[in-house]
Amino acid sequence: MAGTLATVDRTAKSELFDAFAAVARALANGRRAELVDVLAQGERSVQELASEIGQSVANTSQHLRYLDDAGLVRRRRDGSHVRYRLASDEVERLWAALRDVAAGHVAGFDERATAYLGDRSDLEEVAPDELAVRGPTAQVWDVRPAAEYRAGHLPGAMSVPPEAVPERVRELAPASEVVAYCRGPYCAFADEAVRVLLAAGHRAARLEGGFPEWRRDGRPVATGAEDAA
Amino acid sequence: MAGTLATVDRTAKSELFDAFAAVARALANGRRAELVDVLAQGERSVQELASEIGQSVANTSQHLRYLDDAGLVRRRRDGSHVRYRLASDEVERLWAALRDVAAGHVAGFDERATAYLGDRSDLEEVAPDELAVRGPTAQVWDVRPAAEYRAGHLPGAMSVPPEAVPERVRELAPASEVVAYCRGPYCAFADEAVRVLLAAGHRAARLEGGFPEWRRDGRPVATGAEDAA
DNA sequence: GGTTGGTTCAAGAACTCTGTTGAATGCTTG
DNA sequence: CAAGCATTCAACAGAGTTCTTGAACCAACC
Repeated sequence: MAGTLATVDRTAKSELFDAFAAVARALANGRRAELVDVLAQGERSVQELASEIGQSVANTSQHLRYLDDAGLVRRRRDGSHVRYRLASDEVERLWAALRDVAAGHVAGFDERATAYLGDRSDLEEVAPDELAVRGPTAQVWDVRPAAEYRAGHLPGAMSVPPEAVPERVRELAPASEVVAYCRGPYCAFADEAVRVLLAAGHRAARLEGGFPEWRRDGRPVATGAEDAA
Repeated sequence: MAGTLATVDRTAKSELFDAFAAVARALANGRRAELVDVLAQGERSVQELASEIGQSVANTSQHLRYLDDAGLVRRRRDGSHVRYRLASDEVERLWAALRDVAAGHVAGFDERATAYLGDRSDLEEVAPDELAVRGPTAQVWDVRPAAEYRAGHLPGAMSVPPEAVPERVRELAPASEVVAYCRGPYCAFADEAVRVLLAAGHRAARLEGGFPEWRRDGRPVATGAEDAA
């Protein structure tokens, strides 16, 4: 029960707000933030996640446990692997809200973003709604690891994992047109692909946002292996 | 610049995601979460905030500095006081997203909410859109400290600070109808007021959400002292 | 049933966070 | 310009976090 109106029940209030803080604490580590960013693409095993965030498997497992304790992820046994995924769309929305605040308010954020992503001012961006217009002429490249493509991708997009980009660019007909996307607004894969494409004389742009944003906005999604040739 | 596609620039990526984590860390403490909840109502001085969260002024000042460093609040000198406010609406949205995730995913959350707020299943809730329908017959009570009412309230609402509730209930005509609201979904003031009103034989309900949610949805807002008699 | 490989646990060192206390700072007002 | 008051700073003890290392667990497969 609540206390009287004037003298609020401090202990109960503290415990309730500690519960809010527990969720924030789960995201209060850069490596765990990276994990959430990857898991927003779909389910992954501990090993894959460890290599994504550049940490040992033991440490990654520990971080995943932390996320699990806070309720942000779910685990599932799959053969000899354990696969983790985000607990819900709400977690994805929280992650997006967190990025927005960081981008708007953290001192030195833009410098750090540029240090990682390079200067984006010279890269063209395509809004999701414009994509239909470009559809007839442009190819759509999903520049994420193949596992993430299989877990879900834009209908008609072809899987071009980061390491395959140079080769695929070489195979391209001269003066082709490509729209590339990857994990989200702070993912470097699509940027790099666009730069390589431009350098090779093609027309290339980056999709605004990434796959999770596309899906969150209720747009169509395909799953499984390659669906375009 | 980003590294090559296959070997991502670990350091730059770490630093970028550490920036996201820095925002989460600012909210990763129950007392700071309480501060954000109060500041979502409007500007407050350090002293007021200290008494709201039941902490010493020195400790509160330290927490506010932490929030300021992360860019979540802004400070302003006002006479001999320093007043803090949230840095932007984005911070409010982040706070809302955090509450949603906690409510959906933190183990034991419902128990903690009930421990603080009491059992809500017997309390009637009024959606913002329904309020217009009740308008003609029901009074609307703003059950927050007077300072928060002055900083912004529902047009036509009267200020009934928590400590004034028993007295105001006594003054009420028999079988009156009241809709009460306060800071948000996890604020106890309106619940308590509704319980006191019901016990006194009146008809009473709680507004869904609180003042920040009302304003966030673009509904009309009034400021300053009492505007209804 | 033993082996393999993926995952988790345990312990520890370095570091960070939290609340306390008391002093220092700095604005305002007479 | 001195007094008064609101706020911040500094230092500290206790607690929590992070990454490492090596061992333990445990499902799956021969």
